[in-house]
Amino acid sequence: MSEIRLRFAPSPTGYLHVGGARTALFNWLLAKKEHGRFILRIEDTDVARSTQESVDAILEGMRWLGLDWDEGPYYQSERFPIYKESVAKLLAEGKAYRCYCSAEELEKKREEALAEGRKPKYDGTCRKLQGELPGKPYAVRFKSPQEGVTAFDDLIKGTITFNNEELDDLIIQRSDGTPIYNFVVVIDDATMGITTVIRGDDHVNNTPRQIQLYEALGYPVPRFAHVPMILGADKARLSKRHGATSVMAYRDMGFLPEAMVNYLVRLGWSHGDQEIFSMAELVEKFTIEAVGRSAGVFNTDKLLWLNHHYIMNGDPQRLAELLVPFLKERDVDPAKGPSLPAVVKTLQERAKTMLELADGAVFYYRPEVVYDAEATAKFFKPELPSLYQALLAKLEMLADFSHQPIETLFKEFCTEQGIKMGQIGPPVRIALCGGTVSPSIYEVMEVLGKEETRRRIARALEFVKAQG
RNA sequence: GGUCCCAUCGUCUAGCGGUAAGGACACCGGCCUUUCACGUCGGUAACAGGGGUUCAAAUCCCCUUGGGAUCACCA
Repeated sequence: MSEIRLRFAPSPTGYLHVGGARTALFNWLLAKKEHGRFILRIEDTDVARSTQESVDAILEGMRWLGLDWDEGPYYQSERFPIYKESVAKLLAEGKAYRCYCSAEELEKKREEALAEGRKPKYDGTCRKLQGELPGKPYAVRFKSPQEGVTAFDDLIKGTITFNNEELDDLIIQRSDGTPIYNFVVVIDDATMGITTVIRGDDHVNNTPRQIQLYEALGYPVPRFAHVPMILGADKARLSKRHGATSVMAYRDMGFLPEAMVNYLVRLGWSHGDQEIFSMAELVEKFTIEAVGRSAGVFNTDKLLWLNHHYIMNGDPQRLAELLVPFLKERDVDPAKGPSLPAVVKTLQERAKTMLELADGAVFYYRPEVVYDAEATAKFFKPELPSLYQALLAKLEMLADFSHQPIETLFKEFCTEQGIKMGQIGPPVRIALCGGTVSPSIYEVMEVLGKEETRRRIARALEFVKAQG
């Protein structure tokens, strides 16, 4: 068996959406697993709708997910001469013909057919035409075999059979001389040596026509694997109204690429009961046969859970780096204040997204803590100043200002004062963070350092006093 | 409408003739606990319906129903 060659072939008419990303991922994984090649091809034959911004957005999405390609990106718009040649060949061999029907009359016929409940199939007006009509614009149609069946063994869905009479003579070249998708995709996949085509199952109905083209052109037919669609919560095809569909939008919402990859791969593929997969594990365990046949609903809750998992178990140094842009958006300069990786460590297990991580980190870098009104109303009691004062004095004497010693100090403090942790913990938390929700105060104090910790408590002390 | 595809908890799924139908997310309780989380223990919850085949069917076949895709000089 020779080298397996796969490809991802998006059309640059928008960003990389989650469905496309999953298709790309499956291709990439199979290429890695089988030690084959993964090729990226930009399908921009529709020059009017294709944009460079879209190309850039798609490449950015691929890179973010870690899906690197071995060849390309190839651009179909740069391959027009190749397509022209194949059209000429088909024409010369009588496997295609010139069609002089105008788009308007075709449209009219289609509407009539639909109105009468018939299949809107090309009627073959120009199929029998002899010779050419000089000077008249024409499109080129493929002379589709009308007898027998066209079938293929889909790697995911099994054998799929079509009656050839269902397939009409499709246009392969527009009257302006540009080629049509179903034609170029065959030529490209064939000339690029693609052995396995993994794509969305919205292409199932295109496959028999493409197989006919492979055969007419004398190319070997590749294997096909059609992956099911991704649906929204209402089981309709995933769209913007269900929330974000752009992969990069998920990055901006604070998702990690490994969470996205893990989520996408498990949507429609499984390996026993396993939920968490590293890229390396996926490369080892992925098989196209284990991809499910039915469409799946995109579930943000599960993505969130995975993201939380990867944040919780992630390397603090790396997370700190990824966090910087999110902090900048909050006007926080992580260079001025405690070590960001240390801050991240205290927040990891309670942040589901990088956004939450950033929100949680802000108070470390804002010396002028803003006290939550509800919190102060509940915990800033008259006896608090003396407790704060005593604590300040005790903290002053602590030599090793780290988690364990601080915790021990608080236990002693409670005993000495004859109070419960609940009487001193919350007020200290408010003094340090401003509110009633934060990481463990011992950790916070360690990260803040003795000086800043005492400064914040002293500040809160003044606040309570002033409050009367 | 024609053609094609699909069908296990709310969701993602395991299952590939013999299971008390398993796991995960979400949800609901208990425990842990200075908060929020984490962790942990437990709970609710599914084979779309009907016919076959078989000693035996979630698993195989057929029909129905329900979803989806596609029928362009878009990709």
